[in-house]
Amino acid sequence: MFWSVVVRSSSSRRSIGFVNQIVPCFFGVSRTIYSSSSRSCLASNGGGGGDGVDNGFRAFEDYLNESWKSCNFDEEIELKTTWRSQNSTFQQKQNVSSRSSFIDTVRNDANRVLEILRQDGPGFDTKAALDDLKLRLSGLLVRQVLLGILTSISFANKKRSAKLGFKFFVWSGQQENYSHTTNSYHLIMKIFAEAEEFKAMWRLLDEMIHKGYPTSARTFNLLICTCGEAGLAKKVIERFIKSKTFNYRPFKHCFNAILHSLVVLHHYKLIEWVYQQMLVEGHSPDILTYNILLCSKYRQGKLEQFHRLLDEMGQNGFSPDFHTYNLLLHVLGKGDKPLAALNLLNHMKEVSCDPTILHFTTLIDGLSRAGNLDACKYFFDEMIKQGCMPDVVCYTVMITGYVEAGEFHMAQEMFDEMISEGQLPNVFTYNSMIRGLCMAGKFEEACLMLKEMERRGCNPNFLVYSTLVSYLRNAGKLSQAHEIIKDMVEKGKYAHLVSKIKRYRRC
DNA sequence: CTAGGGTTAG
Repeated sequence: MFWSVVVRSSSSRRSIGFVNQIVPCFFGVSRTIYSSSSRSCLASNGGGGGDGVDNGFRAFEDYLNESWKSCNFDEEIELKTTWRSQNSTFQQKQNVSSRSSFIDTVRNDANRVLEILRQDGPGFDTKAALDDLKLRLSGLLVRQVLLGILTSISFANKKRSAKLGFKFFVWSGQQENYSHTTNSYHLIMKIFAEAEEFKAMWRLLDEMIHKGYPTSARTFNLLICTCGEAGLAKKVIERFIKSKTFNYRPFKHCFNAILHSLVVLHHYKLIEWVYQQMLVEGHSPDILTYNILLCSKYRQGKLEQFHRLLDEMGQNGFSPDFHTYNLLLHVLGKGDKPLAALNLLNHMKEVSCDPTILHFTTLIDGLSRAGNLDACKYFFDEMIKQGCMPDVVCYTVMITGYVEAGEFHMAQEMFDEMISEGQLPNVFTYNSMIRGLCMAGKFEEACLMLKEMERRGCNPNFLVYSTLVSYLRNAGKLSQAHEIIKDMVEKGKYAHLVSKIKRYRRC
């Protein structure tokens, strides 16, 4: 048994008991464990890491706001491939500049379409106007238009946005030389989701299935997010389980795909139900199923069940893998069990599953949440000794840990070190540093850091502004807070969210 | 390449 080594015990029974000791400490952590159930499901579709995007693409996407990017990774990938295939036909003789000219054309066309859609209303023939544009429709153009609508959607204009989006969707679908892709459907469904036009989404799903479009995990996510009540969610799930066109790659079967989506969306209740359905239909769990279930138990803080499941997994002949170890490190980190973690890391090496930067980051993050900064520093150094070089995420985790612990000078040291090591700070890093500066009462420097990040091409997101403004307000620096808001709104960003900036209350 | 590491939300 793998954990017997972990805890230096000869019997797996006893060692599980040992691991179970984690439970009482686990709840004593200083930061909230997980309170994600209330998070807007529309804004949390996994995805997130948008750093690996090439420059041409990034330039094209610059104006998209952060929140959209973070919920839409598969469409980004789609865009890149679309772009490549469209470019490849004339790529041979043209250099990089053709890239930007193609992108410029699409962007320009999209703006013309949006301009026409804006004029939609009585006495204006939108369809005729669109026809008059004589556009060369492409998947990219359709995407660009729908994205344009999606990013400008607000509470006040959502119904109209949905109407216009759908008008364009129908119109473009009728044009020759172009047909919709699964992703165009996803975009219009996303617009309907934002507009809370859930019935329309269901009709689109019917249409997709009717026309034989493959549905994917993204389709599933879009729909499951619209289900307020569990009953409706179960219907969606049943529908996807039965569907013949459900493309559940890269998973081996649809149950794993669904379970994975649910864990990403924090629908934990349904996870149990789907797992039962899966067993009823005669599928046995594989290592992925177990890892998803473990993740769900861990995120719900159900450590008792977590360990039972781990035990069952072992009994069914599954050895923990890369992901399982990562989950165990989550548990050990947050439970402030550095010694057990050290044993686990050694065990991983013994079974030639060498810990990676991911594992160390997980552990360090957990330990920092438990307030054990010494252990964080220990594993950070240990990691480097083992030849794992810290990256942005890892540095950011360390910085955040020090900031939360009120040791700003240590955070600053880490920040300087990461820059000298050539690691580029990102929004997460700057947000932590700005929070740290505010906590240390260095408001001038905090405001300077906002300017600094912009200068270095790192776009502040709403949370960065929110952090800074809240601290300034709380410190009674109202005029400076107002300056930041003005700055934010002048850049045309997040104006509709101004009222959402949190007011920090002392307690 | 992976399913896999990081912001505050009440």
